[in-house]
Amino acid sequence: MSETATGTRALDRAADLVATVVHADEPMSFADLQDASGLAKSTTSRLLTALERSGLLERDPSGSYVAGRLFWLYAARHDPWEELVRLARPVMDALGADTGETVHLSVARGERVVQVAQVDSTFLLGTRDWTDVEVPAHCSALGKVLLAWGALELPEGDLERPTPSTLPDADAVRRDCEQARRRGWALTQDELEIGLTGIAVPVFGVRDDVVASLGISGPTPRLAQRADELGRRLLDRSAALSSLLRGPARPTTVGGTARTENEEVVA
Amino acid sequence: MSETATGTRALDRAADLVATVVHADEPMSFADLQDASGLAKSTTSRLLTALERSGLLERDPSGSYVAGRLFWLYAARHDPWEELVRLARPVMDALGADTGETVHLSVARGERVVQVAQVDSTFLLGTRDWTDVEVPAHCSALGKVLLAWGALELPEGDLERPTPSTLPDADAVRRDCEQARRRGWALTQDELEIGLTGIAVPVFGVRDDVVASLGISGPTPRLAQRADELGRRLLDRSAALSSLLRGPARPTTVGGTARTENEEVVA
DNA sequence: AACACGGTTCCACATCATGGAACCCCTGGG
DNA sequence: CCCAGGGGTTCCATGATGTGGAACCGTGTT
Repeated sequence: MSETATGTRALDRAADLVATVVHADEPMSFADLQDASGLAKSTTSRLLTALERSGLLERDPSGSYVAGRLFWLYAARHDPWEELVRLARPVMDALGADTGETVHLSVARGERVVQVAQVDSTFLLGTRDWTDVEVPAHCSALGKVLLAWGALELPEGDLERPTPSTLPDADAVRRDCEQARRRGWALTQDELEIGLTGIAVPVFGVRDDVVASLGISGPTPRLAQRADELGRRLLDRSAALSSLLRGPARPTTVGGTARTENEEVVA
Repeated sequence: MSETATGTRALDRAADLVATVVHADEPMSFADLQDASGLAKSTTSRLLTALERSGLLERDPSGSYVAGRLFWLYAARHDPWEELVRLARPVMDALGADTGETVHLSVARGERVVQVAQVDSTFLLGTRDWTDVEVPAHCSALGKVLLAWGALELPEGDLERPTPSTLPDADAVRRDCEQARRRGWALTQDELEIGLTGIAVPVFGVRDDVVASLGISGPTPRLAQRADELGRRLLDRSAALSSLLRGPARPTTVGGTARTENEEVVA
């Protein structure tokens, strides 16, 4: 915290208050803010009133502080997916650096799974840009995650089978999803394209719903052996993003180490 | 601007900078901000650096300032429609006060038109709460606006006809929409329910697309006579909301008085 | 009535923000 | 190559401005 900052104490403190409120994403009382920031009562009061005046904060009917008009305005003008991508960028970059493989982020838009961001492989042989390429959900790890966590429904009728390894029918897909849920990550090996392996994990939103899936893909020889390690690494990274999106520490419902931290993702 | 504010000059100025950037919704250069705010170069620099550090602002690759992490985070967590409602509230309240009639705001969600906010009539006889009531688009003024401005497609097949006054077929609806576009507002008289009249206008978003329709409804005897006056009043109010959403003054493409103002809607 | 709670106002003090000028870095032009 | 200029940061003396303790206010509680 003791950065070499000078000549901006009031502003820094005020910005801290705003950040606290926005991160929490739930009404914060005067007292909450006061001791979250450790400021004197009078100072807190002065700053908060100024922030309210300027539209950065706002008081709800009960008198607690929430994000103000400026935030509404910004949010009303911008697609949440677009913003998700911006937030995910650091995480994806980190994964790219970690693994060297191509990193994907996709969401369910209606019935379809669409890629919304990608970080390219550093290897010569790697998955090429497939943003906006339509791929059946049950053939890609990204899609399986969305299926497994209920962000997407399996379509009626027969499933497309791009390769012999593609899961043959709805039941097989359901079992595979089952396993993915237990394990925390989904896998596709040669199921979309021979030699292509993908691993993906869910990204959770505000109400513990799955808003996106985050994954990597590359040549089977490079990924298949260490699928387990890569899966765990993805889980770690996506947890950071999820907890950022979810806001104030909520106990994780999944049976496991209930995490409580809520650190800033960006370095 | 000369409110009785004390002990918060730095903060006020900084908040002004943020507000400028957010309102503009396009990258603002240092120089832009400097003379938009009339601050000394050094002061501007200090404030901007502090704002950047705190995540309220951010520099794009070209060095211009845009809304920062905190805004992304907020936007990623919140539905733009929810925020639209918050922004529209003052406008709707004003319309309620103006006319005394029930005021509606609706958007196209997929194929359907859904009410997202309502201000109730002050009269005893008025439209009741119909938030979440499904109504065919071609029977309500709100729906017609969405059809007319292309936010919604007419469904295939025969149209429902709740009353004898309901427009009989797709062609009639198209002609009616045509007229609505010319006039700027849409009208339904007894077409959804005998004795019920509605008037609605479009709300434009960032890229001149229609994001919602804003309208009023009430008993035909009270509204039918002064439809024209009410239509114009709606247009006025919705223009304020649209220009807020659209951001920096864009010349209106519609042949008419090109408006340039971009005032705050809220009183 | 007394008290605790949540918040605002007051005020003397000195810390912190201020803005002019100097400075730095890059780019383009002569 | 050097100079001019735009864009931005750093320095620093100055005093305006933000600070926090204490007093105050309003409201609900015992």
